[in-house]
Amino acid sequence: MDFLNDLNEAQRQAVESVEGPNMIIAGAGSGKTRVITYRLAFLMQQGLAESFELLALTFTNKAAKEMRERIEKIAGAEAKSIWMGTFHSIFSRILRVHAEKLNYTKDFTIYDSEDSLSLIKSIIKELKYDDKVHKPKSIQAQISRAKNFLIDAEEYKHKYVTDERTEVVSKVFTAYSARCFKANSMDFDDLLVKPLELFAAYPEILHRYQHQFRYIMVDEFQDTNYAQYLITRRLGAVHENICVVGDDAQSIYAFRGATIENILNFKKDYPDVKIHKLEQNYRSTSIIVNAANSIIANNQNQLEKNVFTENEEGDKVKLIVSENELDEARKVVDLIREQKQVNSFFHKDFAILYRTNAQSRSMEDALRKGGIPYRIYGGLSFYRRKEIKDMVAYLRMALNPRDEEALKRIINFPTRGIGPTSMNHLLATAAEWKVSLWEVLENAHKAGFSVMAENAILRFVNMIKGFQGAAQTETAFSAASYIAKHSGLLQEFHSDESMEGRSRWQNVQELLNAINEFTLNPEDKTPTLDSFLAEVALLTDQDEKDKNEDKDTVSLMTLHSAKGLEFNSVFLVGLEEGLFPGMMSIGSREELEEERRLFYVGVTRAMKKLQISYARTRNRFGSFTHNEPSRFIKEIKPTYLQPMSGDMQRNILQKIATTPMPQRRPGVKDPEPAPVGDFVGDDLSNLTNGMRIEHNKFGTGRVLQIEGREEDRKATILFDTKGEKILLLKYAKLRILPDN
DNA sequence: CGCCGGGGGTTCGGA
DNA sequence: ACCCCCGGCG
Repeated sequence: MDFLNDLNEAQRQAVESVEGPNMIIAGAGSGKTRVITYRLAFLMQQGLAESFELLALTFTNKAAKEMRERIEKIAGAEAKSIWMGTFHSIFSRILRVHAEKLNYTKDFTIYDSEDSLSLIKSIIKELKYDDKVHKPKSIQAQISRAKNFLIDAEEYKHKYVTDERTEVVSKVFTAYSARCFKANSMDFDDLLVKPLELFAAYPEILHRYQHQFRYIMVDEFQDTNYAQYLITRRLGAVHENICVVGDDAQSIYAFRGATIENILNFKKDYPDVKIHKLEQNYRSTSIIVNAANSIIANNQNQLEKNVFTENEEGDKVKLIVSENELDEARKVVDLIREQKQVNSFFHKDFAILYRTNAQSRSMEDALRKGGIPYRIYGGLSFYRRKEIKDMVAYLRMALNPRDEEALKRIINFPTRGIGPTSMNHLLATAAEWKVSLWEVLENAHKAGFSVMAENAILRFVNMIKGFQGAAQTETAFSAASYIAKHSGLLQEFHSDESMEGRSRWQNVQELLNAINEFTLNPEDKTPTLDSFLAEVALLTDQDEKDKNEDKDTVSLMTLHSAKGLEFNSVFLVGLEEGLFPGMMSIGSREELEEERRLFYVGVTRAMKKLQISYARTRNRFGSFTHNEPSRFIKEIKPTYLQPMSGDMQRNILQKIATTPMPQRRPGVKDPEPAPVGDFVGDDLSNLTNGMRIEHNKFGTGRVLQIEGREEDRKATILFDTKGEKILLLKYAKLRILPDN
């Protein structure tokens, strides 16, 4: 057990205190992952539990994977059979085993939030509500919230309807639940709620798991919601060996139902809980740790702890002040270059973290121009692209033809003569017969479609049945290839010769490649389509493309996705009132405190160097906004801040430190009109073939050809990243680059 | 049927 | 700026 020697006293106690309820409050960078992995390895090596008797719930697939690998290193291959994964993946697995008990099939579909929103929109329309008054997104959020608190449609109807608004939510909620059920589909919330229903209805199933899971660990406990809390408590009720790990200072998911109450409830439910505090930070310099402490001290809601470090003092936090976001991005790039030189950092030592995905654009442009390799995490992930969702919809139909959202996507794509008229008739008939859309299609001859439509439907149904056959008998790859070809999807994208069409076709091919890889390396699963699909809905962009992981690139991501990661040098950009903290959160203390915790998460990602940055103006929602520096900048104790070189910037720093924060709502549009955008085009009358130019949107490129005269003068330009475009010079704003 | 342009709303984060 | 939705037209 010599691995225990790597631990400090608090860590070792947290590892060895395995019996009964335990709570580990783990400050940022305090070796939390190490404690969790050692604890699981310890349980196995002590002979206290077999690997399959351990349940470890993590927040992301990535965390699960990483921990599993680390345990394998200590405890060997046996670690493979630990039940380790996200709540959603573990319980979808369990639900598939017992699906029939809940009148689902094991091939039930998991609706992602897009699917569920689309269903809600459809229901609002069918119930003839005005979606301008009753916003689908808001109804979706309320339904989700209710479900997270284990309130079903029935209970909502009886206890929570108080006015017209909740009345509508209630009606939609009821219809939504029925439709999901009819479609043999579950949404993300169901993956947490249904296990509890299963356990309530079938105590013997609950007992089985209660006895099986001798030790339960829950990571990122501060980000669990009520349903997750209850699952944990139910499953742990027999052995009561539950260990929750978390940091209240890093709770950043209240917006989706996570509740800090869980930590308090845990203490209430298990009065004899042993509490461990990991307070020594091994990650960051003492300046960074202290700066982080000075920030979080502004929060009222927090557990008492004292995060400290014995690491070197390090550099002060650098404040970057810029005129606008382009300027900001350039400065970040310059600093990356400088630190690469001075500190011998690699590209992968850097992270640029922002509040909203939209902010990645300017950073991306600057990095590209500077020739610095980067990778963006998050944003529109592969599996959320249209063409991939289309392809996946076909695969879903092959396994679960009752899947209404998949059906709606593909029934007329590629076009096959089943238009809106037929679709409305289909929806109405399904409602009338109280069956799934698929059942109506199978019985189309009784449903009163036009002859044309009926024939088209017949062909569609036969096609899908063919796909079902392939899915049952063949490997995932061969079934998927068959489906891609015979659905007409590949043909459809292939015949689209635009850049976009080509990339869609390529993406579908890439999906097929991924399925092929899955078929060849099924790990411990069978390489059939259903096991592939079971994973897809729960994948996030963090999980895909692990192959690129060791590439030497700068990382760009939101603060939310940065949780759990660390980098030598971190840039926190866009520190402006209205952006971070966000406009919506300024009104309430709770929400502001969540933003502050998010800032704290960002600050504590940095190991050696931390830069925070704000721009005085920023192009947001299409127009320029003037912003005040974020209040969070002021909250860093000035002794930890580095005055920038140059008088102007020193003055700005003083201003931040001394002037009270104005109370007016930021983000107000600048009243001054033109010039719109600060991209000013050069005079293009001397533009000639071969010149290097820059376009605001398309980036840099080279002029291939110029034709036409005067008004009609057009240039064909090959852009470095966006391909060939023909621009009318009368309108195009081009900057002629000096390197001609 | 599908493309295009106009208009309105967005307004963050993600398993 | 972007996305979504809708209406008009080829």
